[in-house]
Amino acid sequence: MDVTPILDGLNKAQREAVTADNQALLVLAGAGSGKTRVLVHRIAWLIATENISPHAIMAVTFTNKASHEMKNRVESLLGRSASSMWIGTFHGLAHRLLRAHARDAELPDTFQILDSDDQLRVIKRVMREMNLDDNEWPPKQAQWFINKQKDEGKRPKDIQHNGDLFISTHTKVYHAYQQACATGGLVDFAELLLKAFELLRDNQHLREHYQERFLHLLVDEFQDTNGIQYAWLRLISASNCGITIVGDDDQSIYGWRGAKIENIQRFDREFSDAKTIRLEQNYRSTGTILKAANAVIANNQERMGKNLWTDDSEGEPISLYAAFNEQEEARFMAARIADWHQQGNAYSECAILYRSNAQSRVIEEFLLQRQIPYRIYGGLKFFERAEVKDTLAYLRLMYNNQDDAAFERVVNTPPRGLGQKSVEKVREMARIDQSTLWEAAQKIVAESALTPKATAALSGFIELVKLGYEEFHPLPLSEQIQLTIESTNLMEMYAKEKGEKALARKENLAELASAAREFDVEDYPDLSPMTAFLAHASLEAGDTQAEQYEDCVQMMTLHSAKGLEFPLVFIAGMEEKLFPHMMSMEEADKLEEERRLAYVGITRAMKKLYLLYAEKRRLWGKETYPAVSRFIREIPAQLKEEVRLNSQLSQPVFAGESESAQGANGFNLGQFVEHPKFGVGVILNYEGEGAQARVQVNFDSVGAKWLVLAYAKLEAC
DNA sequence: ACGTCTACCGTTTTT
DNA sequence: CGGTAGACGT
Repeated sequence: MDVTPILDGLNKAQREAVTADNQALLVLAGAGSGKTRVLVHRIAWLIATENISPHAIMAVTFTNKASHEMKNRVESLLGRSASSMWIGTFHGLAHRLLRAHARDAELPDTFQILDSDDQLRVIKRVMREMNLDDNEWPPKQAQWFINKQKDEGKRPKDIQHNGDLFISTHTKVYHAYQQACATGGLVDFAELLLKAFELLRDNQHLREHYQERFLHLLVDEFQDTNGIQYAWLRLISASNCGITIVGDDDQSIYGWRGAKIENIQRFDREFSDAKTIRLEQNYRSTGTILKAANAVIANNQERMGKNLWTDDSEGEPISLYAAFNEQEEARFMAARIADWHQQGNAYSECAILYRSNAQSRVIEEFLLQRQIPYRIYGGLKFFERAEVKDTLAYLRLMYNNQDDAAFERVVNTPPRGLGQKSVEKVREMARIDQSTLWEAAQKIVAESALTPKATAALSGFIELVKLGYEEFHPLPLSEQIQLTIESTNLMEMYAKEKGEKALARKENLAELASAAREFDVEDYPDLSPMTAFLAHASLEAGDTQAEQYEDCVQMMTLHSAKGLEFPLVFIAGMEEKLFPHMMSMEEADKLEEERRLAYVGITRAMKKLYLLYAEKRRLWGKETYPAVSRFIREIPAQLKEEVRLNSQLSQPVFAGESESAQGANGFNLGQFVEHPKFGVGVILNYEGEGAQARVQVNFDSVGAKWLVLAYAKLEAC
């Protein structure tokens, strides 16, 4: 076969990575260096020249988006279907494994997937049954604890509490929660991974089967793998397996969620002939932007080391804008975007990035005012919306009566006269009999154990679900859904709500039926259409609803910007305590993760980057005088320019960075100083000269103060 | 069973 | 300051 198209257009390092014949290959791929390209081309190379069967290849990603993209690109490069390859997310592949071997994994064939929201509900219920006060023991915390344990491969029996009440209590919750999941046939996200790991660990036959099958394992975004994912990969990749991992330690921004960058070093250690290839040529950004990114990330200690470069021109300097406050910050961005659009550029080519979602509000206001269309990423995904989940809960219950989570959700939705105390009776009965809620409900109806009205309502509910299944299940998916929406009166209930929300809800319900119509069962071989659809709904929660067709400005957090690129990028709120965030400033490793986030943000920009900060910001109703983010100060002065024209209130932040431009009084704006009485603060402003010289300092202890330099004993620190 | 009030809380979120 | 979850009152 002619391999030209596979190697064409690749640079030296990329080509080396694609054709490497090492058993273990580590590709350290900088931002915009073509890592997906390498992965896709390597798969094609293995098939076309090494005669590896597609059947023997597994490629793992973190997001559905990435796995779809990989699959499509492999198919178009090879010119044939990639369906015999296992390409998917960690969760998707784990799910596939568990479905194929449900019995071995000790799961019912009908098991359903809990998303985080469902999981929290189950945990709440379990904790209530344990009589744990939810002020003292927040369910969120228990959820976090359970998932953390699972991410580390731990079951309740593996947890040492050493008398620690926090750990021992949460371990009990974990245990009870597992029991609840087992009776309901429910599996949460972390459980998918852990169960899939245990399945292979404890079943030699299966393990060997898959180890023999997969001759090549490729993993994307390896810096984001957690403990259990790493362990799972190790299990599958036996000695004969080639393993390629691609990642960037500088873009690891999910440590707070269990991702372990150390896994990269660990890989290097544990896979003996591992070869490391660095992709450092960047095809995205200007020289200036890359230099800034390199300079910022160079301040991190824990790095494998990498320096991005480009053939591209230097481009424009990075613009800094010191806004008076967050409104003015938003106003400035809106004005710049309007200019940009007027020059014939698309709105969709520019992005506004921020550290936390709360910042989006003000920005939205000003875009709205200027009538600039925008789209905010984040928020509820399609399959996470209440009306959609209600419908799905009915379907889940129809197909799996054991599903207690679904039962709880819809037993009184829409309201049918089953109040808190009636439902509590059902729960109690289930507890006593060690049965599911569904079984308990039937028993209660048979015994007429509730008031006549409530008994009738409960019986009506049971009939509704039973009948729904009997009548609908032979029909096509979308009809089943349509009929469910109608027969349960969900549509009616939401139609009664008022306002724009109700309209959106009705649209979403209609959309759900059409999503089912377009649903491709092929992606889930061997599953019944409904089971496949329900799994799909949990595993791929879908896009955040917005008109993607319209040309609009993209607004999102820095986290969700990873992997994307835009010609024009604004990063708002470049302020200490906001970015780096207050909660991540104390510990060195957290601060380094913030810095990586800054690195991710900067490297999103292709042509032009604006960094903004406000001198005054209202935060939770309180006025604050933040200091300029250290990440701005870490960018060399020659790469940036201050765009504020009127600098009566403030001087350029980097005025003092070269000796000649030292602030008149020996202090620079943004500099930290110490005062004998007020402690540490940051210089906000200064005015006057000689004996009249005054500086405005924002002290951590007492806030902003003007001080006469001649009297105040300020020390630089 | 529904609507109103209040107390609380307030990074980031691939699945 | 603003959103929301749960309590409380009708």
